[in-house]
Amino acid sequence: MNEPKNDRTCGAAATPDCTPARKRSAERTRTALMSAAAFRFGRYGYDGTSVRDIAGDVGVDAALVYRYFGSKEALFERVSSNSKVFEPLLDVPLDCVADWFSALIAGEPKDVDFPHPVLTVLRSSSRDEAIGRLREEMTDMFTRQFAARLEGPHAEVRAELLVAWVLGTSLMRGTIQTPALASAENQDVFEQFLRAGVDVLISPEAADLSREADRGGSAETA
Amino acid sequence: MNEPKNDRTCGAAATPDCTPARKRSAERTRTALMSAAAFRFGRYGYDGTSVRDIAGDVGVDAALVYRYFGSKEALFERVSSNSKVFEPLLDVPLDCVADWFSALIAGEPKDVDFPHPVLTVLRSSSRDEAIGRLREEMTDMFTRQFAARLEGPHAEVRAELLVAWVLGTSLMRGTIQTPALASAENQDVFEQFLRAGVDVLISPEAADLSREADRGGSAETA
Amino acid sequence: MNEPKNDRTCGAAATPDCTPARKRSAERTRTALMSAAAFRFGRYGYDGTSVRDIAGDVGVDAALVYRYFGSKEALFERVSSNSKVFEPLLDVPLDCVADWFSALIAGEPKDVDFPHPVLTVLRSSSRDEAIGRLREEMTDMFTRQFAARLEGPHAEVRAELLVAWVLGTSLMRGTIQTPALASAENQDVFEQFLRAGVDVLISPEAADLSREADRGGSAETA
Amino acid sequence: MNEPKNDRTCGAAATPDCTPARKRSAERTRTALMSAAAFRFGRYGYDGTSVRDIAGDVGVDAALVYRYFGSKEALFERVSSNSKVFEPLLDVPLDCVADWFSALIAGEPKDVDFPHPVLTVLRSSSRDEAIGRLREEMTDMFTRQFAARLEGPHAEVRAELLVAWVLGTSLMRGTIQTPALASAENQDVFEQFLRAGVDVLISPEAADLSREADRGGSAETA
DNA sequence: CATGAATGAGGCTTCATTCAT
DNA sequence: AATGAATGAAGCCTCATTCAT
Repeated sequence: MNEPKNDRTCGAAATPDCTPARKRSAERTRTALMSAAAFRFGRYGYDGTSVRDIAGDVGVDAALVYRYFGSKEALFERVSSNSKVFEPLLDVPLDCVADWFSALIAGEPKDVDFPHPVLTVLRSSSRDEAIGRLREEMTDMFTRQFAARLEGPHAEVRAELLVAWVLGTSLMRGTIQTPALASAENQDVFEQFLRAGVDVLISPEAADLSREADRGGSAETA
Repeated sequence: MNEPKNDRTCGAAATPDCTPARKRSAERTRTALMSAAAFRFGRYGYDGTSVRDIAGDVGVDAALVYRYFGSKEALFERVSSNSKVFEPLLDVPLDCVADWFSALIAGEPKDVDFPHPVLTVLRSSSRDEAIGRLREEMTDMFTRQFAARLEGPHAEVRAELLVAWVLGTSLMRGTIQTPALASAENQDVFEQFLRAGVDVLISPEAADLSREADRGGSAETA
Repeated sequence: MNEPKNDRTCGAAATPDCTPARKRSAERTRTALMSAAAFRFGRYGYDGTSVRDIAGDVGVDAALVYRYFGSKEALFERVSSNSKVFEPLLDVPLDCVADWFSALIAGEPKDVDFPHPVLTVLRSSSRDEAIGRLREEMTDMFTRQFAARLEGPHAEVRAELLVAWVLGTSLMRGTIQTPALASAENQDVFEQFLRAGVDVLISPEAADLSREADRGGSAETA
Repeated sequence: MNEPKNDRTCGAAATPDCTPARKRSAERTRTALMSAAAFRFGRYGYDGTSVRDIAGDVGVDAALVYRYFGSKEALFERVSSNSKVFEPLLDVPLDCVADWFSALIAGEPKDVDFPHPVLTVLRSSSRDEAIGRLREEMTDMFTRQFAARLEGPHAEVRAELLVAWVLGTSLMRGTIQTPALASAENQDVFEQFLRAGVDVLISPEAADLSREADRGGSAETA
């Protein structure tokens, strides 16, 4: 009589009976709201998303957003600040970083389904604090922690350039969807270039670039 | 009399000076509205900008926006599509491209004064068509025209990656403002890296990267 | 089963003390809700008080208000009509009435703790019926019953003026808190004036006032 | 210049043609909104009045309230603070004060049409500052300025009691409308009593009351 | 050419209230 | 007996937009 469970068992083998069972309906609603919010904020930005939109996606009344999160703003902060997307990077060995980033972006055209927290923030320019939080987060993660692991000079600049590289590629591929990058066919090529670029910035010799690279000089060691 | 923004009528030769000065106020107003709109849309996004804001910047009534442009949406399209920012690139010799991009970004923290068309679109993501227009524009400019000038294989991917690189850097520097890139001190270093990266993607040998770049191999062609 | 109609409140012999203390929590909750409601309605008015506020004060769920009283409106009527504040007056000998009123008001700055029923109604003026009920109550209590005990002409006018006097003083003292009346220092003086005024209206000679009181004549009959 | 008073051409002969003619429609709307607001705030309190109600009374859209006053709160302050009702009192000779007050209240059952600012504040308990402003106003007007004109001791208490008396009577008559006071028949009697009461408090001998009033005597000046 | 008045839709938020447990 | 989830209506306010001058 009371099995409200099999709502959208989207995948397969939805935990036959070992499910935490009684998942209070509230929890489901809360999670669903956050999902919908993450999607809409990421896709349409803070201002372009109405609370009613979010609630509508979940199929509940907009008032629940206030019951569970207090305000639209609070909900936004909830879904836009727990990025942690880059945290695992700290445990990735340096020579696997290229792969890691590559993998991160490779699965990207899911952007449409679930946009980057970074993109969410970029698209929500009315939230000034959000961009501040993002800066803090990235600074701590890359400019500080990750750069500390890089050998050679200018580690901080290199670390940030690396993120810039990844971020830009991600945008072009997932959001703007320029044809060459968005196309699945070029997946291999694209990954190789990405990896190469990342490696250049990570390897200690990269610093040499800055020495030899004078006007117009391209980067070949010759 | 009070010029709100440093309008910077950069095009020169506007109003050959013999014009009765105060006369073509209609045209002046129109232009001023577009300037203000470009700034606000870029800085605060479409949803974060009200027609009254724009009119207020210029010091006229909001109704004028409708007289001149028909609607907020029309005004937005007007100022967000005639970017042409990248057009000059077509005339830049290949071996100066790195410099050109470098210069483009280097002056970047003007972002605050006049934001990237790309950022404008990102920040106005509730306008679905805008992103489409941007894609068309970039595709035409880079994936087609610029890529055609590149030798070697995978020209299109390389062209787009190049833009991604520049775009990402620009965002990190101007919008997110991570410390290493935003700091003026690192200006030189940053430019050298940027140039190096661009050159790698432009030079025909770059394509080789895709061949050699297997696991962990860094990118030095040597 | 549960007729929430049986009031049976302020009398004695409620719960002969042998009750298992924590037991009749239902009844306790009911009473607590009414207390909280009386306070909040009086202090913040009907519109300024939310059902959740009341329930929150008692520490129970807002739904209980509906279980016990049916609606916010019903609860309001419940607590705003059984005032009975003036009932004891009927048993007060005429020559003690001044004292009685004086005492009633003197302890007044308790207004903050528990506001006048009159104030409750004034502050809930969106409830039209409430003011009607108050009028009925006052009419019955003063214009009819109390006036009947007054000798001399114009008893009804005098009775109502007496209440007006007390009511006004109470408001100035407790609610508006003008300095001279609200200050504890003037307590004695204030009480004497109040008593004097009340006596004048009660004493049968008061009626003469209407005869003598033409221009400028002051009121001392003595 | 042109008094924008003749709104509510309730009577007849609405200024045939000598009207200031082109009275900018805005001014009319503004004034009408203030009138409607004064009425509704006074009758139903701040919380019991919706902006739409007010606009509806005037027959315009609610947005105009914001155009002209900025917010509901601002509108409330506008209509609730310009009392000045008591200001003329300062120029009234002492021996006419009774008449003045009498006249003030006598025309009272217009309360329904246009309630006292004092009542407005009393009925809007959610506006804490409003009651503060009222206290300031009354303190200044009565406790300070008016009391200064009274001879004899305890001038401040007497001044405030006088206002209390008037206020209470006004409430009973206009708002609660108890039968004896509200009835037009008793108008004369009521006025005489009122005048008498006022005179008692004004006349210097009034202070003597406190000496003689030993009925139930506490605290006689001894 | 330009303005200010006016509107209606929609956004965020609160609240009384009901349903299911 | 009591709770928490959920709802729909309404409130304040902003905004794009039109109308009349």
